[in-house]
Amino acid sequence: MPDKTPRNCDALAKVPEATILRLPVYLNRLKALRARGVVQISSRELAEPMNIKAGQMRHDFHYFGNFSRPGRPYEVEVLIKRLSEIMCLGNSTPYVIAGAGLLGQAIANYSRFEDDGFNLRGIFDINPRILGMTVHDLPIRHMEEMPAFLSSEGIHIGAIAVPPSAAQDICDQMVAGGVRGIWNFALVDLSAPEGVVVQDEFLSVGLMALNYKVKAGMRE
Amino acid sequence: MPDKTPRNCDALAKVPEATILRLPVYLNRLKALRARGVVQISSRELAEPMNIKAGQMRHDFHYFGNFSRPGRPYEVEVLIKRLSEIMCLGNSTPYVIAGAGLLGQAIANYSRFEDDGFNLRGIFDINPRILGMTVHDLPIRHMEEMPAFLSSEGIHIGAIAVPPSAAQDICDQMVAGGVRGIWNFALVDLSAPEGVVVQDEFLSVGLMALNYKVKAGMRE
DNA sequence: GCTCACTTGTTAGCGGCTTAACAGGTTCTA
DNA sequence: TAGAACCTGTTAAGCCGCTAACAAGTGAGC
Repeated sequence: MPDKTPRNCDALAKVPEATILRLPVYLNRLKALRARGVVQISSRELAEPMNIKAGQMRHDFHYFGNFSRPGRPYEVEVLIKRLSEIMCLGNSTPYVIAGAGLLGQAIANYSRFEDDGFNLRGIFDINPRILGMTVHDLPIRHMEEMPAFLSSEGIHIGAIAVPPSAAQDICDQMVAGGVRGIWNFALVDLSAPEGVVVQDEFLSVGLMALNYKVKAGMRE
Repeated sequence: MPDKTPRNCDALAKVPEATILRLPVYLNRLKALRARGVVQISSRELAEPMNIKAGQMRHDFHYFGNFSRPGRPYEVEVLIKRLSEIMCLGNSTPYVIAGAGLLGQAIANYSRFEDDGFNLRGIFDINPRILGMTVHDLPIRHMEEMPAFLSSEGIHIGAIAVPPSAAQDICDQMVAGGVRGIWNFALVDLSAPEGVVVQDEFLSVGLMALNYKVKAGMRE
């Protein structure tokens, strides 16, 4: 049995989607705790305020291994480092935004992404009135420049914050520019070639689900 | 056996969370199809472009019943009506936004929510420079006015788009004002009393998960 | 040095979601 | 009218993820 614990973001075929979505949540909370000066923490103290069972978190960690030694509590700094490794956040990851409307600008100025290792390199639009204006220290460029920009800068991640009608076209252009992962805020189902990951961020889904739960809860 | 099919947003104890999150997705696509003039559609044509198995969608519908008659394809209009009923989107649902920064304004101006039956009633902030300015035809009010506003208008849903450090306080104020559902964009784990639903919308989770999948895919 | 209270790592069992298959109904064509 | 090609509603099987329990390790107090 050579080495059963996958260390980094290598392979690890069988890590459940649900776990992958929890890792960033752990990381966020750990950073908040570090900012408060917390050095050590038990799995229960870490997990339960997030409404996650301590055992489940330990189980999640167990897919990767090397988080602590048995018997000892976790060290906040070690966990942050380990999770960052696992999620490949070590080296700054460049990305761009298509669409410089309110949503695009909100994303661009959400500084938290930079603390997490992402680096906004460009923002694109087609509205001639705002071209050249500055968002987050970057000029708004014309969408036509995007594919060449992407390939010359070697960027693999792009956010789509344009109206639904334009989204598929932007998606195609991003793929042509070499993008491998698309963060999609437009309310359409994009079709992308095999190997390109599309992460939908449909805000209205969250709002409707919330509404459903509230209304359902009020009937009980 | 009295009536095994739950009709509206009544009770329906056993509808899985995963199903609840898919219903809005179906609804969005159906509205897009209606806009294109589609009247009838089969489960396969409806589901597969969303990367959802047709059988699963029929199974989701089956929790509620009365979507079509066996043998016949679905009628787009009927499905929209039925899903809207189930999700209690019939009567316009009022809500407010706390935080009039870029993100708050982006949410306020995202007109899609109104098509889905939500009605923005107020937006609040503490920054004196922007108080009184108009966002989406509404004046930015001071946060102090919020609790009274909520209860006098009978509002049960509030979005939090303020910095993490202020979020818990805003959450408490919303609860005091009678809010039953909180749409939380601030990257902290809010604690709310039993009966209040908190729907987290942590954007960085999506970005990190996307990055993970891209990096993991590039190693294979 | 010993015990106790605490911790994490690990594995097995259970429950719930997804999947697939089938039964029953409709429509169209010949 | 009979048959074929669809379609949805429904049920059962399979699988994946969650839960819980346990083993093993640590450190404090005495």
